[in-house]
Amino acid sequence: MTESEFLAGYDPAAYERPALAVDLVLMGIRAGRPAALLMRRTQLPQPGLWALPGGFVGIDETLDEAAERVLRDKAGIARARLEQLYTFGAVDRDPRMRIVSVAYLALLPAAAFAEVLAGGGLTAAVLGVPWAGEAGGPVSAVSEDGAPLALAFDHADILALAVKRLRGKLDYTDVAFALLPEQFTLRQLQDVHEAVLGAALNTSAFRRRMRDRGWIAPTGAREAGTAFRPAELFRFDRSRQS
Amino acid sequence: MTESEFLAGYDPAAYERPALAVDLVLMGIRAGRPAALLMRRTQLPQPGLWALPGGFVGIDETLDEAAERVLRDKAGIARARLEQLYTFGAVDRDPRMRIVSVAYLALLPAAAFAEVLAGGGLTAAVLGVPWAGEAGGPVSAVSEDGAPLALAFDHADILALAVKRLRGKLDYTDVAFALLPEQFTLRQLQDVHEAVLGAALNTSAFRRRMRDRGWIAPTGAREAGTAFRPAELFRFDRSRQS
DNA sequence: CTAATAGTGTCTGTTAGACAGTATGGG
DNA sequence: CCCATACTGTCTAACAGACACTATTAG
Repeated sequence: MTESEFLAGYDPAAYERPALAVDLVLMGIRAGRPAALLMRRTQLPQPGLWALPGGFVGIDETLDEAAERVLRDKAGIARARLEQLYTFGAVDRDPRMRIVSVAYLALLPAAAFAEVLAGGGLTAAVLGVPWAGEAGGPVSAVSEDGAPLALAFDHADILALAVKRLRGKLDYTDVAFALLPEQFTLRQLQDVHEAVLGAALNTSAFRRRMRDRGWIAPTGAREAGTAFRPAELFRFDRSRQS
Repeated sequence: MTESEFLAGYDPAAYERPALAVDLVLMGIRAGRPAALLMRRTQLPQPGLWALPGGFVGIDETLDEAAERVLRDKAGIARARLEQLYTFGAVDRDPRMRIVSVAYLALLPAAAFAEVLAGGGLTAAVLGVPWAGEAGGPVSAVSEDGAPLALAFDHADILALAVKRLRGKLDYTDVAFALLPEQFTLRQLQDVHEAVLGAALNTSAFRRRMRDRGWIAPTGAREAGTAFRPAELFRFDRSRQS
């Protein structure tokens, strides 16, 4: 029996299979707090609740490709930093049928986040995450005008994990730079760190640490249009990162 | 249209679905190096190559339950520390059909690892992971008598990620204790850290750090049967961890 | 000049590495 | 007594927090 004969005789439909989907946490910083983009469900099940943009995984599509497709089709974004978060597989997480979902985290700079928001379709949810010792407790989602947003399915768990992962990776990976424009000031970088951590940082220690690490390079340019001393602009120097 | 009417009309077979499996990295420390338990494939495809124990996810089973079932049925272990690693979804990762696999990491103390090994069925693969700046490069699997083990499918990637994840979590979570017996000496704890990191650690700094952290409690007992000064035995104090 | 924020210098406390030195079991 | 390993004390370098200080822009 050759390998191709074996494959011809293999029955791929022998067992009932769970459906497989991806769900995306499109994350950015809004007004000093972490925020995610949600869709309001219009159809059953759970109409009126707020859900992460997602979609089923095609049979000829990798998981990463499915996530990129959702990013393109539901948010209109051509490219973003995408990272697999975790796979959620509770049996009753979706009342329609058994759906296992691979959650992805997408990080958007403020301008890209605002652009998606302006396109309609998606709504910004400001995420409240009690400190809870860096572990990140249950998440609360609130619209920008302060109204609480009730989350569909197990999407509150997914959002909580996204914030937790972001916090954990903030200090030893380049995630913060994915939330910033190409050029940024050290103050903006610190603001991103403070928003994600939900805590204030020591300015001089932060600056010292960031400069010593060697991940950022001065551009030589400075901020424009400030009413006070303009800050130096830096860019992320990918070549020197780990 | 009520929610139950909607569900009745939903067609769960509208699209072709990938199959969903779990694969387990059963990890322990053997002779000062990280090791995993592998099965030799006897059937097509890829007969003779070495694979992680795995199985398909049942339609009424969570991912964690599927992993526990594989642990029980293929390794004969009732319980172990199990943690989801990552989900692998390349389109051609298995030549039989499209299979997406959720990889799990199981941590076994030396005694449990040896017991599974004695039961036959599974073989120990000593993992060689070049340092590569903590990121963990490609992994090499070698049997305990030194013969290289060729890995099936994308299982080399899964093993590499397992070692990388273990390294990353070693210092700020309790993973090291899952690889040790109930009672252990500080030397044994340091040996586990050194095996996982593949690097020597400073003894006095290590002991100071472990004791200051407060995660371990002295049992009052000491090692027996040594030809020299017996070391103090500790246990992991879960109540004081984070 | 003032207001406001950018950015630096320096003191101090905490923690890690190095390494010599002491403690304690068996023989 | 010796050997081997467990364990401790202490010096030093690296680094983080605190905070006062200087720099630079607009008006």
